[in-house]
Amino acid sequence: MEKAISQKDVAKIIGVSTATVSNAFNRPDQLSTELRQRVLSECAKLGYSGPHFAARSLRSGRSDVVCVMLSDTLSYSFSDPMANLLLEGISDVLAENQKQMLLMSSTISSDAQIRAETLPDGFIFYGTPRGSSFDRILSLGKPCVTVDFTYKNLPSLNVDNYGACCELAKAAIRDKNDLVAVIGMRFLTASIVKRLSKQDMSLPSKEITWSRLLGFKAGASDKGVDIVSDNIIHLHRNKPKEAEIAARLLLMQEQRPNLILCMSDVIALAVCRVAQQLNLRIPEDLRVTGFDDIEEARHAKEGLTTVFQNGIEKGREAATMLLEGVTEHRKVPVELRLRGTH
Amino acid sequence: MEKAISQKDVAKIIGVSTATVSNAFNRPDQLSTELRQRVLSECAKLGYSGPHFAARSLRSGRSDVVCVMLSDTLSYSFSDPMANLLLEGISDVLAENQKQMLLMSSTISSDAQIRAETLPDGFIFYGTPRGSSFDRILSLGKPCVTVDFTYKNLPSLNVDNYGACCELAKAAIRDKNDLVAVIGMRFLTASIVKRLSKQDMSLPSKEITWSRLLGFKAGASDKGVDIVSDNIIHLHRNKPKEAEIAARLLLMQEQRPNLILCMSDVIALAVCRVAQQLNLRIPEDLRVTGFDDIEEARHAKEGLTTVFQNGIEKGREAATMLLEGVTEHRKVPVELRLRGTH
DNA sequence: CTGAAAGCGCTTACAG
DNA sequence: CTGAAAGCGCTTACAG
Repeated sequence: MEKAISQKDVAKIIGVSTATVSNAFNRPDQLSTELRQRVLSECAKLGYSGPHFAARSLRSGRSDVVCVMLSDTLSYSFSDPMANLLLEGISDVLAENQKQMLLMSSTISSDAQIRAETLPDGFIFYGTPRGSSFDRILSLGKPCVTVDFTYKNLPSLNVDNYGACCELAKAAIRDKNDLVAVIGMRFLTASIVKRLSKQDMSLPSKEITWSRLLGFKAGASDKGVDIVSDNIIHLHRNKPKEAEIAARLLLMQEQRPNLILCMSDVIALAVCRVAQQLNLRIPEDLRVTGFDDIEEARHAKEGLTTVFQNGIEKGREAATMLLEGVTEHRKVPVELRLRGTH
Repeated sequence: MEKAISQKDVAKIIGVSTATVSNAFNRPDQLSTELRQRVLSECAKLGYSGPHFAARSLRSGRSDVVCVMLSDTLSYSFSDPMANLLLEGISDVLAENQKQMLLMSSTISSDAQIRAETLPDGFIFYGTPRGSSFDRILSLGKPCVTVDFTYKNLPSLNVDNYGACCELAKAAIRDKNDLVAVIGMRFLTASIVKRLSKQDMSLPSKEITWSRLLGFKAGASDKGVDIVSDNIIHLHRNKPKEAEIAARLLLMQEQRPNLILCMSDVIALAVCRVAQQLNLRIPEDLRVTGFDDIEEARHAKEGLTTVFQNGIEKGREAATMLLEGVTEHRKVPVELRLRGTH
């Protein structure tokens, strides 16, 4: 395959300057419609499909590429229902605005990725970033929007995790005799399933799961119930397999909880499956709540009690904020969905 | 925010040539370890995080970006379980090989996307492409791999859809008195749910669902059963909502089928839900089979009878083929999973 | 092992 | 409305 034809080549063949070819593609107002049409159709004939991406980007300083920086590996994110909904919303708005989507993970800082960080015109950070990319990208001074976390006065999009979880706990807890447990992810950086220690409780991170936990505790406290650290299970990731392990841990212990507040529907549904295997009836023997209200939660026979957040709308909003240059902190509404499992 | 520091700037400050700075980042063998370390640490101090992406790409002719060209919108693809698994596998291998992932949809041909098509070093096409991007990209002469379709001698990765479906039909059909229906997507280009006409049957496209249908018909024929076009429902997309409409269509007709062969687990699970709403017992009143063996299929109480394909492995294989420059046609193994719904 | 210099393909002010 | 020319930031053969 020989080298592709360039703007200079087609300009010479058509008999105009390169500026005219460039303008035909980029600035229609700079030349007559007739000339523009002629140039464009000649280009098509010659197999020139428009300015070379890297050259244009170098010269103009723009790429029309938006980076979505995920706080976990891409691979994991594709398996997470809420991440998929968010990406759905983002990709819609980007497509509507002729932007390309580059997916990166802040868990990676290879040379190649560091280099690629200079490509996008803007960034959407989804979830608290892990590695060094966040600082590097901030120093680039390009537009950024943060989702599910806040950083100084960067525009951000969040959910009222604390409030929603407080309300949910109040709705799900009957009286002070309830034994309440919690399963959530990312309380710690540990990559194993484990109970929290008393000490862990004094070191909350910026992860949203801590806001949720504090919400649960506040709601529980309102009902006269204390959620002890021993009954709070940390998962590395929002994965069914991990959640099943956590559920077994809780449901086979001497003092079996009769209510498990889960930080996601994925976890809650896994708990329901384990309960079924152990012949525990829901909600008679065990009550379970989720978070997110993913589609599968609505398919469950009992109907999962959970908190709805609109992932697609959240993605759309985040992308819109970036493209419109919004500079404020915004909230996405959430809604309690009280169904059969509590 | 002032302009970012360039290679030229740091070279002057450190007191070496730009070539040395470039080599420190790109070709470690071209200078002594000591000098390289000094250059790198000075760069870090100065806030120079490496060569500018577009400039490097323009000069070197490489971008280290791989494009995954989806046959549907990004938005839809993020909602499809198999697409997500494929992306999971691809993203793993790309990360391992320091490649960035750019997601595009062949349904789009905006100027911005056409321009961006010149950026990647290689392409993975997932599913039969829709618009004009395929031809344009082929003319670029860059490495391509096709997944779930074949084009001339481009390297491809496929599944034996025909064989698997033939076997599945043989396993699921009991005798020639069975009334068999099929629900699948993309038989036609119509964006509505509809029964196929006799005429439609004579115009198979290159979509994999046609191979599957022909496999079903062959297996059925082996059992003395004919699947009539009226009992074959076309869905626009592999979506639960559409599948539920199709299921209602079939289950409420006068001659109710007692076996529905579905082209995906998403469809099959939707059929099971509708059957339950209609108080039909599975498998006594209705048998159902799927395709893919997604995680949810294993969660279903009855255990869905389906065909397993390893989406993550498929993605890994496709990415590996692209990066290693494989030029052959390859197959991913599939496996019948006979469980409770047939 | 290091440096001076050409040029990748384009966009954009500027002169006409 | 059009064209000549500078230069975006880098990589790479080449000379030393």
